[in-house]
Amino acid sequence: MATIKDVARMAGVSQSTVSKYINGGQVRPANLESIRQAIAALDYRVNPFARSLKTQRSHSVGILLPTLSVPFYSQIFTSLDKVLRERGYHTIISCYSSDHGLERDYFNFLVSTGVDGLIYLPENLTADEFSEIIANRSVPVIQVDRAIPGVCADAVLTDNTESSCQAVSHLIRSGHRRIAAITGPGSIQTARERIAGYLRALEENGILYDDALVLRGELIFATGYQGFLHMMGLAAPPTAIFSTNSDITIGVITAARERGVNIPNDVTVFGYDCVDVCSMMTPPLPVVYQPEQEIGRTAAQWLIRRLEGDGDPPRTVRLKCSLQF
Amino acid sequence: MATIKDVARMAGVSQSTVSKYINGGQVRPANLESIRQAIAALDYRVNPFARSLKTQRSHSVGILLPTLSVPFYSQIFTSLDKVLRERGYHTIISCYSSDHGLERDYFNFLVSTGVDGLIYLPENLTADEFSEIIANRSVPVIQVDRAIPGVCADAVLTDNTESSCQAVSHLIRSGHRRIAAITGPGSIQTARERIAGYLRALEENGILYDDALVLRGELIFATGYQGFLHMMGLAAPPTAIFSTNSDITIGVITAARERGVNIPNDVTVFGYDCVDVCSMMTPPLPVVYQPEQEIGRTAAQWLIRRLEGDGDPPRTVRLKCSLQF
DNA sequence: TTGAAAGCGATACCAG
DNA sequence: CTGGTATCGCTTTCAA
Repeated sequence: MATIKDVARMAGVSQSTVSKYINGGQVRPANLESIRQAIAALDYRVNPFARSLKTQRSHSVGILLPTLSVPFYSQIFTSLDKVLRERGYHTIISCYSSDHGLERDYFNFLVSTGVDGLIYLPENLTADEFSEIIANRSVPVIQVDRAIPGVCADAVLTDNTESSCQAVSHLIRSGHRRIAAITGPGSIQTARERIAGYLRALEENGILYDDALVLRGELIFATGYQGFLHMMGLAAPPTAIFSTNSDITIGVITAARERGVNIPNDVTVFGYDCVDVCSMMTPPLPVVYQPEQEIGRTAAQWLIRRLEGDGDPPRTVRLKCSLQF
Repeated sequence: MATIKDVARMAGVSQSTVSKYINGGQVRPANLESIRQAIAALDYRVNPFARSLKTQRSHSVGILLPTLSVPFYSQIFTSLDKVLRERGYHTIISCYSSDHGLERDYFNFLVSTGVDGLIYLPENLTADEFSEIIANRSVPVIQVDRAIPGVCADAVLTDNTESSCQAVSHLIRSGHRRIAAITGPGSIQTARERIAGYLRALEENGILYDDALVLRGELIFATGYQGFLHMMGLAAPPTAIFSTNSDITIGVITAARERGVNIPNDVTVFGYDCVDVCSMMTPPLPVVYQPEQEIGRTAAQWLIRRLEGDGDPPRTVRLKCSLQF
């Protein structure tokens, strides 16, 4: 592999001049031409490690998220990546599989891998763990979808409470009074907020809260599957289910199909996120749609601003979701 | 940020000793302890750029694929990533959005980013472009799902022809004689092979090939959607459709639903890949299932072997798909 | 504009 | 087992 030194020698100029050429500085036309030729002849390419060692920038950003197998996340990634790439950054992904240990390790890992910044979809990390890893390092972090309480960093979130309230209100307007909710653990912010929206809708409509109708499990298929069976086995089963996550929703649908329970005739389901699957059903399942494109784009833009030196205090935005029928 | 020099000074040993400690060499217990303390006290972390500059290894591998929004790809990625990570590699993803220009650029980019190796799901790159980018560089590449004709590199593929033949044969055994196929462009290897399988099934069963029943479009929703409408508008419409890609299949299903055409009563559809969506339908849509886990795992293992210096001639494997009902 | 030279922070050789 | 030192390839003063 040719180095800048080889190019300089062949072009008959100094390394400095070649470097300036590469980085878009002013170079005398004659030199410019000979350097260009030398680079072509030697098939020279900048050594990224040497450059980063010197500049302390890698032009890479880390993306830390639970998984890419969930369309909601992969859509966010896709949109993130597009914006970042256009600005000359490439992305290093880590998926922590909803494992607290991995989440911490990969966070640590990404930071020590030399990324310039981080886009982070948190789940179980604590503020203390966060600070310890970030300590002393000037790595801007944008939190996405969820924010760790007590952490001082930008956050791009959605209006979970509001849109959940709307979804449940919609069910109520359709005549439902016994509405179940299947959601994730209370440790997850989005799960808490969505349940808060559910509760608010009940309250605003004068419906008494029934503890038996709220199930907190994990954000996975099995929770939806078993949750559905559980709910339908109740003495007084719900007539509608608010399913607050795509995997849960798929679990619910699957259980219903296996038991011969017709959606929406026998029980109505209102889902979250899984637009592709849900819109494919007959009739389409109503869902809360989160604007993945906008989430990704916003997060990327915010990070870029930080990387360009913006030192303003951390901000949080709540992007609006919409109901899709 | 503390450097190895700071650690050495504080621990009262030389840089070399610290380096050896970091990299798991033999160090006298007393030194070992003082180095450990110094590292902790200074919150020292290896500078990855300096290390890579010296060692010429980044412990990163590039993943180049069309998109992560298609579950088939994101599943492969997930499984790849798991294996690579366990072996100490992290992954740098690039999605080229099925754009030939981007495909070349990102390939180039990934190589010049200093990855140790590459896992590549090719689409339109030519063997010449491939060689030019790889020229002189010793970056092992594992091709996945498709292989560029004339390129000398490992390839982890699936048995497209065989499984397509099985799928179509299944339709024939179910009594269908007019079976349409909607597929991708002839420039894409998997599309060619799947059509080859389709043709073989017809031939083996003595069914005359009807040119009007094969549609070559792009591997996208619109092709399936319009393809379906086109097929059903024929004077003699097919009674079954072999849809050779997940996005196409979703397009087909959507079009059918909008037109009130019942699947499978009015027309039978045999899909490819989109197991999650298809198994959610009532009744589940039969599909050819490609073993994403195995594909990803195999590719990762092959790459690791290359990175460890295996210099055997390139190999190709065809993993078996299965029919899912 | 150009070039000489000083690092950036690690690794690895080789002598002790 | 330890330490001095050259080196990886590039960027960046600072003079000229």
